[in-house]
Formats: sequence, structure tokens, C-alpha cells
Amino acid sequence: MHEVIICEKPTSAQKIAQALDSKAKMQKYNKKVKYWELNHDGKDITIVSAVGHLYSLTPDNPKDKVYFDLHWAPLYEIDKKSKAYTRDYVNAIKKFAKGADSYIHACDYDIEGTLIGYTALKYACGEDSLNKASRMKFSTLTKKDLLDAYENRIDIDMHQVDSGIARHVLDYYFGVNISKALISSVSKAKSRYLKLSAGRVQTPTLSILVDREKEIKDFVPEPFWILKALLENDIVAEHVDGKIFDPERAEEILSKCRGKDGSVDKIKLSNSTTKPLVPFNLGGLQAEAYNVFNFSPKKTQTIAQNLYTAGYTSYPRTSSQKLPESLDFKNIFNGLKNNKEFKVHIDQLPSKLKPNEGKKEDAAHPAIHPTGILPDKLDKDELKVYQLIVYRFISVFFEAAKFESMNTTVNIADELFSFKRRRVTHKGWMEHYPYRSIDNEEFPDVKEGDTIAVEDIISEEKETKPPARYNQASLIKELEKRELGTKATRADIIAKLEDRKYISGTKIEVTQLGENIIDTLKEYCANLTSEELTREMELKLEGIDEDKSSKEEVIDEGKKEVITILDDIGKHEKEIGSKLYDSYQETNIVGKCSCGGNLIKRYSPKTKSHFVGCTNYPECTVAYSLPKGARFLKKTCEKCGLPMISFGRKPPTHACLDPNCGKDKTKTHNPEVVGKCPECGKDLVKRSGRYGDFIGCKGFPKCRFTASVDELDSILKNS
DNA sequence: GCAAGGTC
Repeated sequence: MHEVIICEKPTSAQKIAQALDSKAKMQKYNKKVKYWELNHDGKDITIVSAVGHLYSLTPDNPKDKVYFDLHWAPLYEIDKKSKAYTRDYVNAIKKFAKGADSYIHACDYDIEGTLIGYTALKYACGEDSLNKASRMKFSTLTKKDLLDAYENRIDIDMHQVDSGIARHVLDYYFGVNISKALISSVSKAKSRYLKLSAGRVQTPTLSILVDREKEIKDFVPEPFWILKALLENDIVAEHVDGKIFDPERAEEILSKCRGKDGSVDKIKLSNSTTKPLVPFNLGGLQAEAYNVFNFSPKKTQTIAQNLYTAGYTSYPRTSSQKLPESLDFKNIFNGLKNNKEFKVHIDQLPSKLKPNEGKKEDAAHPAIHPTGILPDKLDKDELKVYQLIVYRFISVFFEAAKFESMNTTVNIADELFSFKRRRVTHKGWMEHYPYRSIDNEEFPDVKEGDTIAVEDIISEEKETKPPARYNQASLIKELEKRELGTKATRADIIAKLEDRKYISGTKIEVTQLGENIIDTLKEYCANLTSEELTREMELKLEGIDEDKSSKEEVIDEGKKEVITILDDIGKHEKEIGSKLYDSYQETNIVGKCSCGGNLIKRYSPKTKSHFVGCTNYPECTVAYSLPKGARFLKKTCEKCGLPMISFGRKPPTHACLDPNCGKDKTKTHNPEVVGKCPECGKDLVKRSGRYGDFIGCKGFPKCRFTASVDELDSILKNS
């Protein structure tokens, strides 16, 4: 009897192999793909693994205008470049699953996991395999849970499968088709290709940002006053009313207190503790790396994945803030101790290892933690993230930090002012987590009843501030809260919005294009801009899960809705397209042209490079080529007023957008002819470029012959 | 060319 077990990812395959047979043998297919051969209760078992989804939806006919007829195809066929690696996994499954007597579906127990195993069985092992398949249901990868799941296998939950399929189909129907409609509106109106998109997650995310933008725009600041007493020994005390919105009241306090001395009214001493921070889940790590190192969530995620693949840290796509004892903390610390800097901290650990945990849980994985295997080679940024993970892990086992606070109230002419001091009495975990500053202020030497000299009373006028813009880390938190996207996709969603030029900046601002996308979609498919669609879909999918509605019904309803939306958009195509394109142009404005038009950054598909041109083209032919990777600086050239750019590395060059700025313009318009082009026979001319003078062909861009000035003599001789 | 989801 031969049994095949299919897992979602190689790490869980390994855990299952070890749980079933401590002598399980890991082997490799095509030098890359791991699989395991073992014996459990006298049965020969092969364990193979997927790498997440191996199959994805694709249109039956890619030439269709609208995509409603879809089928499942291997990912490596759909995305030939970035998913090429999945081919070996599919082939391995095909090879080892052939002719097995029974199959076990052992992917993660959630909708996507169920679908991953289902498509792997159906399309890689053959439809018949589903008749011989059972399902392992486990929520942790501990030996006990896995053995339990193996012994008590259940049937594959077809409602779960259908609900997963419906999710994929609906996301495709809405996302791809509406994106296509937006793109086509621009192409109809302006004959230009503009990559635009909309989707169940990205559009509500953009909408959140637009709402915040509106709140900021509509915000009416209100003035208020803070009154401060400048006391002896550089102590500053603030009036206990805090923000004072009534200017007369502020004036009253000021005139009442000026020139008077104060007396210490009350001193309140109190103690407080600060518990250790909680273990990292992916969102937590992304937020901390953003705040401490300014790393984008996407960058942190990539680094965490690399550290995991290399074996230095645990599985990164977890939402858990818990560290179960089964992780064998002692063993991890023993490994980490081989690093001198870590050892200093580990040696001070309490004998009883009990971590401070957070509330969030994850069915399949614990919080992110080091494995105890020390890395030998990491680049600068990887090392930063690795150390952050290690120190956070160590610090959660220490005791709380203790603080002593002194809150002093000073009476000046019957008005109360107060000041606070806080000092650390026991550093606890904070001594082992070097990414937080520790309050340690000196307590001034005063006691109740003391007279205290007042040097001045000042009134500071301030105003209330609008809500802050989101940054990438706080936006991810917001998406978590609203349950939009998943822990694995949130960073990508934000990167996508940036790529589409819907948003920009570290303090995220929505561009005019982003605003117009939301305006347009609100008009034609309001469902997509709110979280409604997600909620609605969830309910319907749950319906499938609970056998209340069929997959077909839910998909058909979605199809009808999309058809109506596309119809509406089609009726106003040109209007929508021009509005979107014009606002896109705006996002690329880099400065003013001398003709009065705007200078915009554009892309030339012919030369595959960016350049700057004027919006009045073809009447105005002003154009400047851009060096690779050029960024626009926030200043303009002192000589000509054009924007300044920065390009190159170490150190970057800062220069005027016009490479000929300050040079004799007649030269560039009437370049000196120095000979004939050896490639096309046209005139060779002397040109000046960003990096100095060079020889170019007048036949440019058809002929791309160039040479340095020094090479000129030998070129002319040879031809 | 377009989504969102899983994973290396």
C-alpha cells in the first residue's frame, strides 16, 4: 500500500514527516524540491509539498473583452517569469503521486489551504485521486496534533472548496474586468495606455486614504492657548487647564499671575510599571521595523522571508503574538548564546522562562522568533531585522520595567500649574531591548509648602491639528483592524497603490488620480469602494460553506452585478477616460515650461526610457532626456528655474534638468559637423551631454552611433 | 497589461 500526503508548504511537510516517522528520509527532486519517504504503522508513505497555490484562474479566451469564462491553469504557465519555480513542485507531485492507493490532503485548515490541496489533487494527481482522498485537520504543527489529525482524518469539505473557488472567481470578475474597463476608458478617450486597477481590497484601502484626505482638507483649526510658568532652576510648569480655548480666560490668568511668586501646593509620588512588549507577528514586525529603521513593510516582509528560508528565524506570515512552551526556549537560547552580544542578555534571564504574550493568535504558527541557528552572512539590513527579532524575543522573558513619577502642583495667585518627572527605578526588559528610550528624569529638590520663584508667565498660541496622515505601518494596522486583505498581502496592496500613482509620500497623500478613481468607482460601483463587497462576499461564501447557497448561484449573482457596472461605465467611457488621464498627467508634473505649459515626466516605449516633455506638445517641442533612476528634487535651478534632479550613486549628482543649462544654446541647435557616420553615412556632430561632450550621429534616433571625442580621429581614419 | 490569495 502506498500513500501520498500533500502539504501546503515544505516546512509543514517536514513537520508531518517527522511526526509520523522519526526516521523519515528527506530527499530532493530535481535538486530543489524536498519530499519525504517514510513508514508509519507498516504503511509506505511519500510526503510531497506545494508552495502555496500551484494553480490559478485564467480566461478561456484571453482575447475576450470581458472575462467570465475562466479555468484553472498551472501558475507557472500564467506567470512564466516569477512563478517558474512552481513547475518543479507540480512535476514532483505528479511523479510521486502516480498510482498511489490513497491520498491525504494535509494543507492548512482554512479556505485557501483547502483549495490549494484540492487543485493539487485534481489537476496534478488526477481527478480520480479525489475519490481516494481524506483530509488531515490540525491547528498547530506539534507532533501530538499532527498524529491526532492523521488518526482521525475527515472528508474534504466540499463546501469549503466551493467557497474558495467562488472567492477566486468573484475577485477575478470584479477586479480584472473593472480594471480593464478603466484602462479601456482611457484608451478610448485619449488613445493612451494607462495601467489602472480596482479590486475588492485595493479600492476600499484607497478609499480609506481618500476619506482621511478629506478630513484633513475639511478640518477647521481652532486656536487655543497653553499657559506656562517658567520657574526657578529651569522648571517649566503648565497650567492645569491644559488647552485653553477662551482667549479672555488666558489673558486673565496671565495678568493675574505675572509678577507673583508661587508655592508648591502638592507633590504626588507614584509608582508604575511597564510590561515587556509582545512577541512579533508579521504586522508588529513591519510596524517596528518601519518606526525604528524606516523600512517599508514590503521590504521587512521580504527580509523576514529570507531569514526564514535560511533557517535563522521562524515562519513570518503569522498573526500570532504567542510563544508556546513547546518551542523549547532553552534550546533556542543555547544557540543564540554563541553570539557574545546576545549572551550578555541571555545570561541575565530569569530561571523560569515565561514570555509576556499578546492576545492575537494564529491557527498554524507561533509568533516570529529566532531559531537559535546563528547567521554567518547577512547584509546590513537583514542584520538589522534579525537583531530586532532576537532582542524582541529575549526581552519578552524579562520582568516589567519600574518607574517612579513625581507630579508637582504649584499655586501662583490661586491658579494651579503643574509639572511631571519620571525616572526609572528598575529597567527590567528595557535593558534588553535597545530600541526604546528609557525615561530617566531628575526630580527637582522641592517640597510641599516651598516658595518657588516665578521668572515669567508665558502664553503660547497654538491651534488644533487635523488627524495625521497614514504612513505605511499605520495603514497596515488599519487594514488589520478592518480585516481587509490578509497578513501576507497587505504590504503588496500598498505597494500596488503606489505603483499605480494613486498615492505618494511617506506620510501617505492621495494624488488627484487616486481621488478620481474613487470618485468614478463611487458613482458606478459604490460597493467596491467600501468594505461592503468584502462583507457581502464573506456572507455569501459562508452561505456556501454552510450549504445555504450554491457556488453557482453566488458566482452568477456576481457576474450580473459586474455586467451592470461595466454597462454603466461603458456609457460614460470617454468622460471617465479623459478625467482619469488628465489627472494622471498631473501626477507627473515636474515643473513649468517657458511656453506656459507644464513639464511632465513621460515614458518612451521606443527608447525604453523616461524623459520630460511639455503638455503643449506638439506645438512646443521642449524635451529633456532623464538619466536612469533620476529623482526630482524639491528645488529649482538658480540659473534657469527648471527643476533640479538627482541621479547616480555614491554620492548622487545634483543637476539642472537641462543638461545644457548655462551653456551656449546655439551650439546645441547648430552642432558642429565633424565627419561622416561609419554606420549610416549621415553627418557626425559634436554634442554635449550630461557627462560632457561626445560625438553623435545626426540620424539619431534611427542610428544610435556614439563615440567619445577622443575616439574621433581613429574613427575617421578607419572609415 | 487587469485581482487577491497562497508560497519560495
